[in-house]
Amino acid sequence: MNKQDRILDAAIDVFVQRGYADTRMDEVAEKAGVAKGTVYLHFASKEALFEAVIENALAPIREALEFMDGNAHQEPVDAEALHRFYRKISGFVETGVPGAVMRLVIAESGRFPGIAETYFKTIIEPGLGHLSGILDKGAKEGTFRGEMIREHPMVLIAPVLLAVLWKQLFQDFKPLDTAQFLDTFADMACQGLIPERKQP
Amino acid sequence: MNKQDRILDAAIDVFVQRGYADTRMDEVAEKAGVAKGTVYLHFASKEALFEAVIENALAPIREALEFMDGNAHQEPVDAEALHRFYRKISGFVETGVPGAVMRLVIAESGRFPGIAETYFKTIIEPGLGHLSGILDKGAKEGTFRGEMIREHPMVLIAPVLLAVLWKQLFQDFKPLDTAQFLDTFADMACQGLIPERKQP
Amino acid sequence: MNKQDRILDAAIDVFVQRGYADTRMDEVAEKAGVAKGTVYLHFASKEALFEAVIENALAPIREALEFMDGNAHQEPVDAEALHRFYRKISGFVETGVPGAVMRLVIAESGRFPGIAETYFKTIIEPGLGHLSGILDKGAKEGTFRGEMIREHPMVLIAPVLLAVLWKQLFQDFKPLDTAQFLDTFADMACQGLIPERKQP
Amino acid sequence: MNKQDRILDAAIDVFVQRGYADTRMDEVAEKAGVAKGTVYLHFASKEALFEAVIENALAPIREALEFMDGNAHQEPVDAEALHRFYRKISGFVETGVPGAVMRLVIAESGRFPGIAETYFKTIIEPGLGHLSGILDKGAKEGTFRGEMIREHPMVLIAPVLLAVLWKQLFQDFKPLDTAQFLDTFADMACQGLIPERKQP
DNA sequence: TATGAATGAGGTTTCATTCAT
DNA sequence: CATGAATGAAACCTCATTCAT
Repeated sequence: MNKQDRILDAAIDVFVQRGYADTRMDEVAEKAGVAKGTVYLHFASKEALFEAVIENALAPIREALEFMDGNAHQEPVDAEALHRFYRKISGFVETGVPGAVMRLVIAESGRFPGIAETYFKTIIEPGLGHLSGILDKGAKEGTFRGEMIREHPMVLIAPVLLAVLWKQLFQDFKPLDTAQFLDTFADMACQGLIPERKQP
Repeated sequence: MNKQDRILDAAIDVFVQRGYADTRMDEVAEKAGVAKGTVYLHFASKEALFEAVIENALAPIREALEFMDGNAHQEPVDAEALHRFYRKISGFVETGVPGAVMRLVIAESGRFPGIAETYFKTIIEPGLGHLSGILDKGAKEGTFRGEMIREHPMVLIAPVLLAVLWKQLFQDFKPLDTAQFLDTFADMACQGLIPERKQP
Repeated sequence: MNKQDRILDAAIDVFVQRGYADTRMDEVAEKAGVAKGTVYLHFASKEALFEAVIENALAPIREALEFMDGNAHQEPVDAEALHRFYRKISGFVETGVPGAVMRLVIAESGRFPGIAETYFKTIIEPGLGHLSGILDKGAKEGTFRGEMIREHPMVLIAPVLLAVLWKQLFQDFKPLDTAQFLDTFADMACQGLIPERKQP
Repeated sequence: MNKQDRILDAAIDVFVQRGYADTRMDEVAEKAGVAKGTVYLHFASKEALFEAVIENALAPIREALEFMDGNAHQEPVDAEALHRFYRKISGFVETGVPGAVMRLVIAESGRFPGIAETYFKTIIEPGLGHLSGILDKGAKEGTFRGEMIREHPMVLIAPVLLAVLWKQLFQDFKPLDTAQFLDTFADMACQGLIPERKQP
């Protein structure tokens, strides 16, 4: 593994653990096994390192997204598909990877407006596109009332966001089982909470 | 307005804008219109000031919650009630108050584990209790399939969380109309996304 | 007791305990039972207060000296008189009063050259005069070889100084019984350490 | 000379001149010819620097002691030996080195109880041991009534202490010739102040 | 390229002193 | 006279960044 990547890997750990301001370049260097000055041979400043770290940390999330996107069109859109969608996400959420990055993005977006934009362009926008595609497909096939939320596809992301942040903040006070939680959401989203539905 | 409150008001602004580490006590003092040393007459340290600020900032949210709790039992639980619930929240979210505080809590919970707990105990736990009460009432009256999400009442908070954070992070890239978004969520939650539902 | 004296009494305690630099005017005021501003009605500054405190603290030592001086001429000068002299001093040393003041003078004489002078003029010079008188009297009466140390009367103060500082610094590591120690010194000074003495 | 020693040398000067509290790290750094931050590369804090300074300053005194200890057993114990003992000390006292350190120890022992202990263990205890050895040797050889002060060997240090502090505090008001003074003390100690001694 | 000792700007905190009440 | 809230200068210490080796 080259030195640049060793530094990036060390840096993401420290930034996630301490936040931007509390991260010392010394600690990054030590964790990467290089001297302090070496970091500056690869990254112009702490700020530049941070931005590179974020860019780098979004890669696995983007890849997970692309992978899901690739598989999307091969299956019908129905309740079962929605459940499968969340089940895949659940596994990824459990790794803790997206949560740590997301918290970092939320925390530092005030100081680095750029990273909110990067996150949006890299993760959110493609993710919404993916969801829109699914919703349209379901609507066309008549298996899914996708038009209902066509303008707000992010409603389907909301429970994921909650799960991710819950694990970061409240897991110690009231544990949340991500898989079960997302399954519940999928049930509710598919069937609705009102028992007697007016027939259209 | 007394000096302590002037300092708290100045501090919340600066903390929200810059985060804990980048907030300089000088700036808080200046914004509050007092000398640097005066802040220390009221708060023992930057850390103590921050904790007081969080405590103080949660008050209006807690009050909003309590207000909603008071009205809750007078009305039937049905689709209309759920929509009204989100409409009230929407107005509050639009003020930007809960979003700023939430971002601060998320950002600094790594450095101050206590504030995640405070937030949980002050806002989340009572909020969940409130929701559970509504779900049970609806279930008993037969107007609401509350048992479906009884174990995960936070599904109903998920869209609020998303709206709050969206405004903080992505509003500039893709604006979100909180009221419409929550309305859409309520529709979906009530009626479900699957057109043909098996009758119970 | 008037307020000025209450402040002086509080101040000597705090100065002795903490030293000049570590003494806070707040603590002096609180210990004196007055408000912080009140101290400044009586003493122009911390420095002025300190000088007044030293002046004030030397009074009892000076009085003890004067008392001894008054009694001095009524008795013959011999070994017994020397032992009585140290016995009186011993009692005073045991009170801890002169030790605390002396340590303060030694400690702060770098910052306040004036207090070394005050101490010299108030305590040392009169003390030496007292001793010189005794030595002369003994020499005249032939009961004391006072001329031997006539030029250096402070040799007789040396053991007192040692005892005083020992109690301040080393009492915890190796206790010193002031009375016995001074008695030993007096024996040595009177009889000498060399067994076979040439007869004069 | 390495940087650590340059800082120590600068620091002892400033600490001696100003005392602990009034010493500014900036001044130490400037005097050592390094930047402020550099001091902290070698000493963790002002307190740590001070302790190192004391430790360092005690070294020459301890060495002087050890040197005297080495020579002690080669010569008989008599009046001449005692005079020689004080003459050696006199030369050392005149350098001003032990006086400055001793004043610092006395001044700051309230704030740093540890340094009184260090001083005791490093200087006083070995010094007393040295003196006890001499006294015992003299007693065994019959040339010295060492048993008289066997329990209080520090009487022989008392005039040294006085000379050291006199130079620090009162030299300007009444100069003291250390060599003559100690010589006088030795005379008195050897021969005694009482002309007619009862024969044992 | 790599190192790590050195730098110095800048932040938190303390506390003597003032002054309106 | 008395108060004590307010002031702001000044001190310790950190850490991003540089540069001689």
